[in-house]
Amino acid sequence: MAGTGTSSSGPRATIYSVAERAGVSIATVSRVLQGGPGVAAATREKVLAAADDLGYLPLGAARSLAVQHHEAHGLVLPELSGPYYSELLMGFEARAAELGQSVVLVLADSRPDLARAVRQLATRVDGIAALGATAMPPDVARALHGRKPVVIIAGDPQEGIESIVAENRESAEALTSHVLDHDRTRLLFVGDPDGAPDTRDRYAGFVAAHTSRGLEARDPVRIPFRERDGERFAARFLAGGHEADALVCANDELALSIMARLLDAGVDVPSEVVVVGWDDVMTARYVRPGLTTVRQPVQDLGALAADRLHDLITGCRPTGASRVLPTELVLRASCGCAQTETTLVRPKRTARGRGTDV
Amino acid sequence: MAGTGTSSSGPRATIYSVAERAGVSIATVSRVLQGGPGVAAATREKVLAAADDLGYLPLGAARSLAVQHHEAHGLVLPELSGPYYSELLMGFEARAAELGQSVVLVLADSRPDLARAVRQLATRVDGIAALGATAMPPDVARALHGRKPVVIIAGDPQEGIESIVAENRESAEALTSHVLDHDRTRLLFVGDPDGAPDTRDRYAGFVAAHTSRGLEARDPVRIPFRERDGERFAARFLAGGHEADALVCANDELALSIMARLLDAGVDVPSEVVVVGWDDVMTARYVRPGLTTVRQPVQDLGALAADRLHDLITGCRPTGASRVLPTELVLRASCGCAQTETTLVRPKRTARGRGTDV
DNA sequence: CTGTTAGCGCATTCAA
DNA sequence: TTGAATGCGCTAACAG
Repeated sequence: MAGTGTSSSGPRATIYSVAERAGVSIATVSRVLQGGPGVAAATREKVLAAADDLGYLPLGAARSLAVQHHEAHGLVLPELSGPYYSELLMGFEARAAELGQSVVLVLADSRPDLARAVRQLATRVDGIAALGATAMPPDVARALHGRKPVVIIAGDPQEGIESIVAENRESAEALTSHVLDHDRTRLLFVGDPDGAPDTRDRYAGFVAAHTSRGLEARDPVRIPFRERDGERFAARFLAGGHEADALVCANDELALSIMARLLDAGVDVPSEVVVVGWDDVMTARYVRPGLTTVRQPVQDLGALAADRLHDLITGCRPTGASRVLPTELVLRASCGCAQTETTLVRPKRTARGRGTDV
Repeated sequence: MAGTGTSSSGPRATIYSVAERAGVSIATVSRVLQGGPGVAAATREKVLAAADDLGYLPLGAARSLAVQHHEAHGLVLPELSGPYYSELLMGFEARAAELGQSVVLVLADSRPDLARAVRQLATRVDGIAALGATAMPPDVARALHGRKPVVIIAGDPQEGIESIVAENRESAEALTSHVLDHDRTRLLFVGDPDGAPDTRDRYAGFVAAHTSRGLEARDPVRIPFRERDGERFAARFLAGGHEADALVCANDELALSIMARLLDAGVDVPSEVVVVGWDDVMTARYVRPGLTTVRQPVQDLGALAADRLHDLITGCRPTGASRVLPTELVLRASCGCAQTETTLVRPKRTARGRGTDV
């Protein structure tokens, strides 16, 4: 029954060789292989046997050319260290698979010429999802505009290009409020609001929490958000470079590296300094004190991106708006809450399911 | 100079429309766009202007059909949680990019029918790299055999299919020896040797370390290596289900979750129980005590896979052997070494660069 | 139920 | 230096 895969080499089997071997026409082979109706059972068997026998592997490119679409989604991510992008990718791939689409991945950091890479990508996919402006330069987006669907993830919508984001501002306000409730008075926001829309919105929430209490928020400490950046900041902080009793960090990597340095230096967290982050990475729940942070529905973000891309590809008109996904506060000990205790609080959600405009 | 991208919609620009607009033949357009020689500068400019003007985006499928290859590598991974697969993917993507190849990603866990997914993948790439037997079922591999290059990562070579692995056995022996040097006598290997070749080899090293001292290694505790599995094991361990003064875990996720549970229960690590892992994930250096583990050159593994795949695609004959990449011991405090101290020890390497046969 | 046929858009060979 | 013509392998009418 099963193919013994006779021909290990020889000339590649094509639809013609299969047809010939089965004694039918290529149209019939095509019908059988596409699961088309209206084929006699006996004929079907013959074709299947011939194909299996020849080890026939259809040429995707030929099919794509004929049907006029690639059945593939492109995804452009900055890189893959840390769990954020990986989870996004998982969500994207899973949904794309459900939709019958392949996913072609491009990592911006490994491309000296991103614009070229994205153009090249556009050549072999039906649509592209990209993470923020980092992964999709505005000029490239403009060039693609109108001829290839594009979805921006965690970034601002550009000229009618849709975007999908997690709620940031309200949860940042809730988180900041929570820290203020722990009787902290000198909060410092660590991260660059100009670096990414996410960070910008988080800082906005940070400011809003202060304002609503008649307090004035301090300027942010503008640093990138990798581990080493946190370490450098911690060094300055320990040297007295900044005065603060609470550090609201733009992400967990930053928060964790800073917290580790402080603890190593004998500064207690949270009693002396509160440290909170963003993303709820695995490490956040393993360190002591546990890191208070905000959890985003990252996989959903990816899945939704694949979904919207598919919608656009299959003809839906772009809305030019943003979908906003709700986030959750994750309270652990680093903010001053009871040790070990983990509480989840879901902030009032801005939008659900259908999302809202910007 | 730059294209104003006039046509936002209209019929897609093809090589024909570009040719027409530039007043040349499609052959000339093709030459210009492929950077071919023998084109007058003036002509080149005309073509470029026309293409840019029309917002011309070549159809990859048509090119692939004409040149008879996809210029894409397929990669099949189980999933992407944890840093291992992500790093592998980064290494793979980066090298593939250097080689001018796109990468099409398939995550096995999101595919109800893996065999189908892989066959489908084979349809649109020039070769496939897959992580172990998990991601490449032997029967599918067999079906592909001879008609599409395949490279197995971190798995056993199958019937002449090449594989690329990290050194496991010797470092496992070194690690186990190190634990024994800390005067431990009741070591337990936690992980299923039958689950993956990596784990099998690590257990083999575990056994070897015992044997060489005239000791007898105990049977492994056969459990999967996710966090929850570690937690379940820890519960059993705390209930007295296993007697041991050292736990050699198949990976860091397992080790970390177990260590956390033990510490929470008041069991001291390392004085009462030593815990060591594998992979050197980020968390390993943040927890206290720091986790002693083994670091693999995961990105290199991915890059090498892309390399070999490219070699095979461009005509090199498969060797049917394994490349073995060296690993490093990372000594921290969980094994009983001085707190905070981090030492790197590189075991005698089995192979380097060229790799060795199996 | 099955076969014939005409493209799909590009690269490339052969002439000019 | 350029153009005309051919074919890559497959799908999808349209006939029969």
